[in-house]
Amino acid sequence: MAGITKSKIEVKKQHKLETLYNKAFELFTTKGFSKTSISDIVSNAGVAKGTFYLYFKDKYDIRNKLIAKKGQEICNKAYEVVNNSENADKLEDRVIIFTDSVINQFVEDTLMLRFIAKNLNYGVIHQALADETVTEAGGFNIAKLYQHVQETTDVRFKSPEIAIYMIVELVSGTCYTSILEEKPVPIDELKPHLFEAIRAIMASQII
Amino acid sequence: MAGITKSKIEVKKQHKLETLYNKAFELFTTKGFSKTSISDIVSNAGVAKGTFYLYFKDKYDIRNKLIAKKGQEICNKAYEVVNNSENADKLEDRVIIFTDSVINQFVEDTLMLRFIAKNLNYGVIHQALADETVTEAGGFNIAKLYQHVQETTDVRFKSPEIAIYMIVELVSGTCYTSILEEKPVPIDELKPHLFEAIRAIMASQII
Amino acid sequence: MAGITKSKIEVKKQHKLETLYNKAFELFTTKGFSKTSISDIVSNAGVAKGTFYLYFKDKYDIRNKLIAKKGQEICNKAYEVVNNSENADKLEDRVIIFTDSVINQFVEDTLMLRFIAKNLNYGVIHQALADETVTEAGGFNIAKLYQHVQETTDVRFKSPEIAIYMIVELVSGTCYTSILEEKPVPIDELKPHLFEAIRAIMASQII
Amino acid sequence: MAGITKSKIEVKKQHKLETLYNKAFELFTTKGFSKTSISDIVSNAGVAKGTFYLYFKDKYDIRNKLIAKKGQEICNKAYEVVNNSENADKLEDRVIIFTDSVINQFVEDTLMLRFIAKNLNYGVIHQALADETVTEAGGFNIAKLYQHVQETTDVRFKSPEIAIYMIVELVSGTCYTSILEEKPVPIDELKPHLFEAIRAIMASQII
DNA sequence: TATGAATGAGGCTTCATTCAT
DNA sequence: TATGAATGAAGCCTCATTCAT
Repeated sequence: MAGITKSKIEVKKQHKLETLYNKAFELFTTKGFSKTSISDIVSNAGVAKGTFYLYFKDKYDIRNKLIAKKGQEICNKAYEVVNNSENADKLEDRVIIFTDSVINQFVEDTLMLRFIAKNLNYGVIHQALADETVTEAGGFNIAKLYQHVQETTDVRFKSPEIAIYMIVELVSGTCYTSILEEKPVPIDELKPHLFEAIRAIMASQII
Repeated sequence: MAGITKSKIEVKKQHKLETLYNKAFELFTTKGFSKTSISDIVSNAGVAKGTFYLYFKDKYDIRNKLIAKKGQEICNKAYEVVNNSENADKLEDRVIIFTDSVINQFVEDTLMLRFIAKNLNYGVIHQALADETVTEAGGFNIAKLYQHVQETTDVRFKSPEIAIYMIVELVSGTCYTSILEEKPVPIDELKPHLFEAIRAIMASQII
Repeated sequence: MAGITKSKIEVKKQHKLETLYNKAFELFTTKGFSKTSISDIVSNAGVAKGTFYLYFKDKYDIRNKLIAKKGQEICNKAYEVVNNSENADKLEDRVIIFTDSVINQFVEDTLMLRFIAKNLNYGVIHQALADETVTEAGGFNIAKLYQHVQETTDVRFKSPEIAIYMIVELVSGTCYTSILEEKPVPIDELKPHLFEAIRAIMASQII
Repeated sequence: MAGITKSKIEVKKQHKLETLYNKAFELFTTKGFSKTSISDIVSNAGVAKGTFYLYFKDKYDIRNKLIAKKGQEICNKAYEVVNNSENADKLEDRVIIFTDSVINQFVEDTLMLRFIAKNLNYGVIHQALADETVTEAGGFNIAKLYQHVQETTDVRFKSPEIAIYMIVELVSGTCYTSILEEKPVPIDELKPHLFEAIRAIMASQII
């Protein structure tokens, strides 16, 4: 029982940590990473400067952990949408639905898009989605994705990892400017082209 | 004749400017942008601090102008390669050859890749390729590209701008990690998949 | 008892603050405000640069607080002199005695005069004498002065505030050059004329 | 004849000088003295940096000369007003009229007031009104004033210089805040008190 | 654990002044 | 005379990090 009940101190610690995460995210997205100082974060979070260093190594540390957390949340939601979709039998459709959900989330929260995209690259994602201190048990992760792709379909890809990789980069690259600056076209106009391109890429990668 | 000969002072100015550009590029690519200070730049360039501010507004200014210059150089080279290719009649082939040349240049100069990619987005490119103070007359530019696409082929795209945009983002996004970290696969392994994907995207966008 | 004893750290802070005030005053009065840098102040005070910014917003901040502190000290002393005077029944006499004390203090400390006068104006005085972080409890302040004038005399002025204002400006304006440069006449020669003028002004303002 | 006709070059020089004066005054009054740089002045005046140093020793030099010029202009106007007044037989009346004119000019041009007052003191005035390079022949000057006071009136002052001095300081000190900040009262409300005070001072100084 | 005062290196920028042209 | 490119000292301020409490 003792193992389950959290001590008051433990709860307080958790709360401090959460507040630090939340305020840091708020500041990174509004002021930008390089213009946010640790002073800003702790004063907003209502803790002392030294306390920050009890939880994080430095500013880069909290940023990377935030990317992992937020990226995970987004993927979890998109994953759920896919699983709740009715007409999602074929793999292509599932990918499109997943992508669409991610895009929609970014459209709803452009600050998040700005934050994630500016700091995103394959390395960070992989590292993030593997970091067990920030990802939730049971949630989405890349290993599961690969496995799922293999299991749920008869189709065989030359290299599913490369296919996914190319799709991820295509989507993240094109959507950033389209959502934030409506260039070269607004996201709604881009979507059909993009989805067609995704289908084309997938088709080209089938054995 | 007098009109052609540059005054001694003009020559000196030009030389200072070039040195600043070169040293800044060197430092940005080796130390990274945010860790390079203006002090670093000027001490390397052998000029006084104040001199920097005669030529540039601040660090961001010289960075953006560098991106424009270097991006232009890369495109010019790739463009030349395309024009010198023999079996480059079809548009898809020309695009593939252009892309291949750009990738090869980045493979040769990963520092450049790191610098360009970290700072690249659609807005910066467009702005950069339009800035007449840094681009060379007669060189490659986006307007020419669109025109060329229209003129040299019977094929009609639904939206050539979107097609190009998607290809640029796909290529820049995937190649960055592939070249620098060989993930998810080394660039040579990625290339065939990538070129196939490009052909697929183009095909999907044909009317 | 515990409430009275200051913690070691609090004592240290107070000491640092005092040292900053003292050294800044020393430098402002000897080198002049605009020629005194924050570097000067902190190196004289023996603290780090950043420490200055823990206590003051900038150079103007410490100057204004110094004016308030020093002005307060001067007024407190003059006020005391008035209250200890025997033949000071009539308001005019009290004002003359007060003024005389202020002038004498400036004669004794011309650096102070130079500092105060250069930076003095009605707005700063009022603000300064209202700033509770620098004025001492129980000391002189303008509200008290007005009240005192009303209470202690049968004489009624058309507008006591304007009367006081005119006297303050007359005294501060004339004494500055007289004390520092003995122009148009030395202060001792000016005094009788000045006191007569003050009496005349007061008389002219009686209802 | 050659002595009278100004050469083209001479005219150009004069023009440059005037432009420098005008632009410096404009900047000093709008941006403030310490925030105006020589770069500002010359770029506004359309001359090269080096040219400034052909005419002035430094920023303080041009400031002092400007005070003299502008102060002179103000006094000349006020002097003219006095001489054109009909009911200005008595000395007190003449002084009041003169003062009133000066105040009115400042009310019309508060930038000028700010500039003059911030930089004014007895020393500067005397020096300025004595500097023949900036004051116009035939205009107002202090020597004339003293002489005038002696000649035009039967009244004898104990010390006319001290009387004038006190009046000048009283007026300049009180009007500054009154005009600019309407404190302690707006200038129109202050005026009657002030004029009464002036009359009182003058009366108190009569032998 | 938690605090927050203190540090001081280091960043950016301005500007009076000089001097070769 | 007139120019304006170049200088570099000097100013202000920020901030990650430490450590005594």
